[in-house]
Amino acid sequence: MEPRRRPARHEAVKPPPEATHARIHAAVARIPRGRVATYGQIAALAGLPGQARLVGYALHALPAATGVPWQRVVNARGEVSRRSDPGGHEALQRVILEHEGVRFDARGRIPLARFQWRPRGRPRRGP
DNA sequence: ATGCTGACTATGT
DNA sequence: TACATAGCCAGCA
Repeated sequence: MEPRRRPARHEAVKPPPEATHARIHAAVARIPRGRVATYGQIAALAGLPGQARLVGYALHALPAATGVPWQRVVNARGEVSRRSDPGGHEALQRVILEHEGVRFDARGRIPLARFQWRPRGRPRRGP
């Protein structure tokens, strides 16, 4: 481990990006197998409401083999988002998800009504 | 410092 | 349902 540089007094007033990424990774890590969550959902869970794009950034910056289930994050339409990076594992994402039991419809989208993870999945007793 | 881009989303046509 | 726009913020030229 490399010793971490302590921020000078005039900087680091706001939470470092690293912490933001860590929060996002932690939120993604909570998604159970066989379920998916949207970028916006993860942002809110990480305490960054409305910052869905940052989730995409954090995952893009995520090194491989970290154990974070990045493949379980999809966009609000239930589809695997397009990468700008040609080497993106966009196709792999779908393969992994299907292997985990997530199903895609004919349009290549995941029925969120059925596969979206619901942290609050409280058992409601009908009205 | 400024301007653009991007693994996004909500809203309006 | 599909497309266009505005809002959001971090990274990079």
